[in-house]
Amino acid sequence: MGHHSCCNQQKVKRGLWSPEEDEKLIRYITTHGYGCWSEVPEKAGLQRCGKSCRLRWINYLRPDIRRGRFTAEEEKLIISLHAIVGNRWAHIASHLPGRTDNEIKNYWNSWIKKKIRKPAVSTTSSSVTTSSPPRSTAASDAAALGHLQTPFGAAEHQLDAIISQSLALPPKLGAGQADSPPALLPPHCPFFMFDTSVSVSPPPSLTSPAAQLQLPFLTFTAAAMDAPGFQLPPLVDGIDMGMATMDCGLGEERGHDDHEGGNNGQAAGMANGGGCFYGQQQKQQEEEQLGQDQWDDESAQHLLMWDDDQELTPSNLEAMESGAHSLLFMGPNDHA
DNA sequence: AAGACAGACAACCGCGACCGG
DNA sequence: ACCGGTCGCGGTTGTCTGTCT
Repeated sequence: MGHHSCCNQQKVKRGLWSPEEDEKLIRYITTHGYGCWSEVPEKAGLQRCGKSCRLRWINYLRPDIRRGRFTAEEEKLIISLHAIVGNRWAHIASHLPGRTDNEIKNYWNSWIKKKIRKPAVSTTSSSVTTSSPPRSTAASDAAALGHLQTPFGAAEHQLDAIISQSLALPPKLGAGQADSPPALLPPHCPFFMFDTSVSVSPPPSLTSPAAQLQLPFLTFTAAAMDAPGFQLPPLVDGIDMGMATMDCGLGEERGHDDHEGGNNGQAAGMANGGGCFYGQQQKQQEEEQLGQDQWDDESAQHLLMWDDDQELTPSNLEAMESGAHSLLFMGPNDHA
């Protein structure tokens, strides 16, 4: 039931592949190729459906498969790519030679679970912890994380450029280092990942029960950003988190990190999971049009940002939350 | 030593896209 | 334009294995 037409025949074996089956498939593919997968099982003498053969070949038997643990570079790349394209594993896999979408998907899912299993916030900030949404299953958490990922289909064609440039950014993207911009990012190119294991205390203005009730996540993140000494925890071991804003789409870049409190993350915020990319000039134009307080405008629905001069208040957050499709992230930013 | 548990990995399932008739 | 077959993708489940109690 529910099988594909190619799998409807009787005697179709399922489950794990035996070494003999593997050998048959390898022998057939290497001598004949796999023009039509639906014909492969019969011609190869396998009692499998073509789909199963294809999967087995692509995910396991292919000669160029690269097995073993993911390297730190691969991890960084996966994280960056996932933040850009979301759960498009095949697309991500296409940028990691020898890795399969299935492998990356499995890796990501287990990695997500690992991260989520960490307590959301330390016991020292129980008010924030209790304000977080209930965490029940890894699946729902992954879905919640997915919600934070910005749909980025429009920029997909720019992926290669983004990767090659962003991952090659220098460790710090200071204000004076505007010579390696990810200039191909579109005008609206928010990017953000976070780790809820950060341990911070929220500012008093955000710890009221009402604010927590209404803005659990934003309250938390904003509080995290505001905390003295705040530093995004690494999403990948050994890789510092960082943030950056920069012009994109207009060819002019202003990059900065070093949020107050010593966020000394690497500028490739997109490489290590903390960051925001936003077209600065367009942002200014929008602010002129909208006014500083109107964050729920349609044009801001996919923005995730912190702001140079916008004070973080519950009302701001409320407006942001109501208008955000992806995620908004904002707070006073006092870099130069 | 044995059972419970969690993580890693393999495989399946359903759906949508594509293509040729 | 429609339809059926095929393929590719992403989500989900199943299984194995290592670790902990």
